Amino acid sequence: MKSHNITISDIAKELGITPSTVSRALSDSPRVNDKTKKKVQETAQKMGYHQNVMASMLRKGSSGSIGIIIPRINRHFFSNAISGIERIVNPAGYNLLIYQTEELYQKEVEGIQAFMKNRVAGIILSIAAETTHFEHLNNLQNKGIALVQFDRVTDLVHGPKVINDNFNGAYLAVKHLIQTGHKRIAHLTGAPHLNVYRERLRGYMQALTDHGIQPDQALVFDNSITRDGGAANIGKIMSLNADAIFCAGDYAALGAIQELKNLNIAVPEQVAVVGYANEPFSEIMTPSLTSVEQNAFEMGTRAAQALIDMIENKDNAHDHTDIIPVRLIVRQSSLVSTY
Amino acid sequence: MKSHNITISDIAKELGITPSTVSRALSDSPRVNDKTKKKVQETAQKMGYHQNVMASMLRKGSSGSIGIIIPRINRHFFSNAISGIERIVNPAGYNLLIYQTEELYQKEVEGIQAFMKNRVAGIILSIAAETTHFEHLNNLQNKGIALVQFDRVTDLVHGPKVINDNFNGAYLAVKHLIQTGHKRIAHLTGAPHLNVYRERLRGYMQALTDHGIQPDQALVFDNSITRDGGAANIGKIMSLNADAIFCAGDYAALGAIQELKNLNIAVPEQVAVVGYANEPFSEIMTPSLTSVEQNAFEMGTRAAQALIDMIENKDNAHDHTDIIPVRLIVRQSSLVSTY
DNA sequence: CCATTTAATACAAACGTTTGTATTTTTGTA
DNA sequence: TACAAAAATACAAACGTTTGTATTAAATGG
Repeated sequence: MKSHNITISDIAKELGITPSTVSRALSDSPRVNDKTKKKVQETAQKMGYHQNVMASMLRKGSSGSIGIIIPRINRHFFSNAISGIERIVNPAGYNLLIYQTEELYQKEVEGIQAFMKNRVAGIILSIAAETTHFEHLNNLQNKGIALVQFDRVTDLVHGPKVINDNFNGAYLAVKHLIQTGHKRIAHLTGAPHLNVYRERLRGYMQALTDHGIQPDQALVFDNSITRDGGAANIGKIMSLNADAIFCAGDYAALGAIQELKNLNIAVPEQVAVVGYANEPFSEIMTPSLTSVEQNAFEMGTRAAQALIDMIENKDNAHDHTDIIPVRLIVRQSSLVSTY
Repeated sequence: MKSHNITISDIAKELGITPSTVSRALSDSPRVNDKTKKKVQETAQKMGYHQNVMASMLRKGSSGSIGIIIPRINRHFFSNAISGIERIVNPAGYNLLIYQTEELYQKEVEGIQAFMKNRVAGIILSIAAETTHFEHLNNLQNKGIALVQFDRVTDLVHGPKVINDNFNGAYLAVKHLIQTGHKRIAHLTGAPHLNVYRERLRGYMQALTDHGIQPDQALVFDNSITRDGGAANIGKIMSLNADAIFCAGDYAALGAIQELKNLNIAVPEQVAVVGYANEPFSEIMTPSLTSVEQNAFEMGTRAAQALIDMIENKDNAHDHTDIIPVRLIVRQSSLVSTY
């Protein structure tokens, strides 16, 4: 039943040559004659040969896979980023190992360890919300495993990073709200220790002060990035006489809008809402949601390219941060009715 | 700089014992004394040892990874299924290789070949829309690579399958439309050679005839499963005096509803619409969309479990098809206003 | 036609485990 | 104390490649 996997030695025997020439023939080495190359490739085909990657990689020292660690795969942003990564990584001959942390520090450590055991050539990582210290990552560096950080990053770990322009995205969103006549703009955001939310908050603040509005700390709500978080804070927000809400995520914006509807508060007439991430539902909901598009696919390709460069040039040092531009997509939730 | 990866031989040398005992100690074999086990495990820890999986797997013959091939990862259904698969597969000590076909036959073949090279222990596959012949899969069987088909399956290839109850889902949806007073029910569906659409069509037909409605072939629209497909057929559908549309996917339903809105046709009052898949936006859109929930996560866990059983029992033969129940979620798009 | 370079192939070791068999050490018993 | 039985460990081969070095065959030139 179990037909033994055929090896280069089988091919060698078949042709009366030696395994090393077969190996070289298959990898198109200049050291072997074109005629034998052809013969080898043909019989390999005929005998149904498939290279044993484990043997190859054992000999060569590094695995042909790269690992990716993300909070969760069923988020539009991350699954699109994965598509981008795959687009680069597959043609380059690597394959993708995927690990979800579900935002847990413990699972992040486990993922790193699993990847070390598998001798991945490199890792693309987006840090879990729970993670606040980073020894598990420093370990990687001296193991010779390349690391690229992506979206959720920390400056406490060296190496290339690919992020989107959180500051500017927030700045654009808030500027837009101001220019459409809003003055008291609340901000729903996430865990403040994560760079993405810290930067968006900074953009929010800067846009306000640049336009002569004094920021009010009472209007900033941490850890309110979920749909429930969006809904839960509406009462407080309205009691503070806000006329707009800038949410650091579309889910919070969704929750906010639904709660506003429940309270019969008109969006955008009484309160305008802007989100972040341009989730697929943003365009579809009523009112459609103004949001910041992050270009996840592009971020994936950039991160993957940076990783491959790092692997193949063994260039562990450079600390470059690649900032992907974002784009504000204006929809109904922020257009005042006078338009 | 590049500190050489430490091996079991290093540990052995350190302790003045032999690599084989180290290996057995680390895998908790009964053949080694508890005291030495402890000593080995401690020094392994101390020296920062990480097993070289490639060497291990080369020796053991099979890799510790399982591969998954799906049309695309950024679909709610598939990314949730992956989460389910991971939930089973990681604790069992395997890791996940992921390959997207983008519905292309060629990429499906490539994926299979990449996985054969990697000597994956097994593959979970959801067939690409373009794929209509299956030699590349029959190949796997005699290579000893386990295969579980999942969602998009074909009876032309043996082995376990996990699908959702497409027939029943469609039946429930159409029955619901009939019971809410609809009589001329159109059906938007996908490529008829795919089991999922074939079965949903069958459920649609059966529900109609069971309730004394003569199916009208003119009301069935093949290859209209996209958002555009949903919108494009509305003119034709209305000219045929339909009072309801059952779509084999939520995107088609979305396109249909938006086009109906454009034409000022009231949903559900003039035309009721039901979708399939319960995409995240279905609940959010206006009107909210009645849809069939497929339980992707559960399907993933089942498929993963079936694969692991198959791998570990070497039980290649059984042809069981696991049918996961579905659930109709009734929302506004199908409730007549008289309620 | 022989010497010499170059092209083509063969040889052999190595990557880091695992595992069957052999050997040594310990334990138990008469 | 001697001896068998059991426990613990050592030895060595194997998994399928890759790759540096050695060898043989072919080509070149005087």
